[in-house]
Amino acid sequence: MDRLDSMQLFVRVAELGSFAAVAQQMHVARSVVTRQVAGLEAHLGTKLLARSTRRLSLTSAGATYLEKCREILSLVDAAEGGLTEDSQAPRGHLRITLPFSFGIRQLMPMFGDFMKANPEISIELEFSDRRSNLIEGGFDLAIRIADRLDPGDVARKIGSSQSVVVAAPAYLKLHGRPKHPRDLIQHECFGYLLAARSSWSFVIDGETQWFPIGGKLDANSGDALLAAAIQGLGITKAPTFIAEEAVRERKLEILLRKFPTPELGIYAIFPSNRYVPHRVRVLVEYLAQRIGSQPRWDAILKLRAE
Amino acid sequence: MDRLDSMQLFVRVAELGSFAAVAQQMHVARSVVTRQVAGLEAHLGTKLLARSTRRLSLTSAGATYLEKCREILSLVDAAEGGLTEDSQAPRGHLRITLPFSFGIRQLMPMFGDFMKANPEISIELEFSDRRSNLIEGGFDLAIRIADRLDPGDVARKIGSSQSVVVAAPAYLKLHGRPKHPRDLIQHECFGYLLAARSSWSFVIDGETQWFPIGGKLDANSGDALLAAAIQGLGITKAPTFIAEEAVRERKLEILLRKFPTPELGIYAIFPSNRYVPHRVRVLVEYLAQRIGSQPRWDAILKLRAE
DNA sequence: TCTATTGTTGCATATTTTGCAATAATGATT
DNA sequence: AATCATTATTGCAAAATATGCAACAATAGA
Repeated sequence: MDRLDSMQLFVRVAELGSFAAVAQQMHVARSVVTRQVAGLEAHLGTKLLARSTRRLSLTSAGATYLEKCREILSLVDAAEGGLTEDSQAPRGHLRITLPFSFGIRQLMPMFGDFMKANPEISIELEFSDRRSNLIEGGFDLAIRIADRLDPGDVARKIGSSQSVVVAAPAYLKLHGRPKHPRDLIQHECFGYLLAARSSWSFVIDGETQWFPIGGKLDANSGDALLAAAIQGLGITKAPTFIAEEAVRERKLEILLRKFPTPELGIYAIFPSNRYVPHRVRVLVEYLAQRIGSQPRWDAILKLRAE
Repeated sequence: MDRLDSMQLFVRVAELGSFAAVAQQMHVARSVVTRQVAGLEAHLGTKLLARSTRRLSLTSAGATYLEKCREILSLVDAAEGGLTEDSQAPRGHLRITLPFSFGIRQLMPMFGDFMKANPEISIELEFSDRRSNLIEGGFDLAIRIADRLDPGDVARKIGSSQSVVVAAPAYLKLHGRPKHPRDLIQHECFGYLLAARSSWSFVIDGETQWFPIGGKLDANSGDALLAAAIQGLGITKAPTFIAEEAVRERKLEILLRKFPTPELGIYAIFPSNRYVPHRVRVLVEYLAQRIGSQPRWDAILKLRAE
């Protein structure tokens, strides 16, 4: 029994409060978790977890030990990372959570190139537009798009994106073209479920102002809304990294060009409770450099309307 | 591969500068040490030890890692000990170095009883009258007899012993009985090789004074000298725990009763570089209690000469 | 040059670990 | 109250891993 692995499992079990969840997260059989923890307990001669089939709770010994384990594991992480610090080729496994649209459209090619350049790296991607808890989820890294950071997050900004209000030419021909954000209430606008969905924000005179919108379609996928807009169903406000392709292909037109929207930040977020391994930092630096300070997707703002 | 075990082996290899020595000390095959360290190196992606078949030296990464390993291992020790701290039955392995005479005559029965009372304890004894380095030797504990502590030793006094000057009645009949330490120069006295061997110390008026001795037999075993004294070959100065039995059986007589000798301390010495496990502390307390403040062996000082 | 010892490797054998399936226990739901 | 779904645990066979031994190559000392 590898005591360090056992400790790792024990810590996760304590954090998630479930053997099964840990087993799933770590890609091992439930029995492994059971036996690893049992092995630890046998080794220590103490019960660590009081388990009733449905709920777990820490023994007092378990609570003490949990803290020590955390300390030890982070020390081990630091020790192992500290060596290969620079110059060494990054290696190991990366478990990343990231948003669907940005992840699939923009990040995937970067991951592909990164993996080609670093054959000793393996990557596990969990796409999700929810802000999953990094620690509970056992992730090494999260990529998030947001207009501001959650307080307490340990993050590195790796890029940004503007947003654009877009609609298909067919829609515009039928319903006219809004000239000012306050016109949006008269239009068929799509709300993004994970944000405020009944109004859109614009920056006017340096201040963020919210304007109510009209519309009957909400969804929790920017891609879906974009598809609807392309079909001519209405207007959507999308980050440039989503709208980019459709705008270039003239399937969508950018509206309200004179009213910029708040910039979205693209962040790499680290779990706050442990040492950031070398491989994580290397990947994040790579992404930041690939995205650059003037992201490709924002270039569509400069396209001349025909 | 258990990383903690590997780290332990690596640390020992670095300390002893030899794979073979570690293998012997830890009771495993040389190949195990090789592969464990190699495994660590593979895991880290760095060479830790530069090995030329005859001499080892740490890589710079190795040196860094060594320190971290020490820290981690002592933390693990502390974590594992800290739980079962009190009330729990001690368990695990004890590697002890101890002197021949005292160890065999006095300590063995105590160890026996201790093991009977603590069936989860296993003990490995390395008898030696040399002051072996606790850390290099990989011992959990050393028992030492000395009139004073080496500076820097982390020790607990677990008892004491007086010394007595003794000779067989046959010898005394032949050569007479010394009345004062200064008479010893005229007698056949045995020198203990591991101490100052040409003079003996006595406490007179509260001060330690040294008196030269005559004699032609030196040895590095108090038992051997005692045997020689019993044969009537001469006079020896022995700790009471060695002379006890022979004196009780009237095979030897105590001389110079009015001239006490410096008290010998019996010490338990701990390796200074790591946490003292529970089992070690329990054993030491047990020994201290068994020996007591008025050790049995010193009782022979009160026997009336016939 | 020879020798003794060291660290490494191939190989057959033990040992351990793993996942799957079955079991028993328990909280939630109907 | 009874059923249900899910949980942690265990038996078992297969897979993976570690072990010791012996042979080997390298090296410092005689």
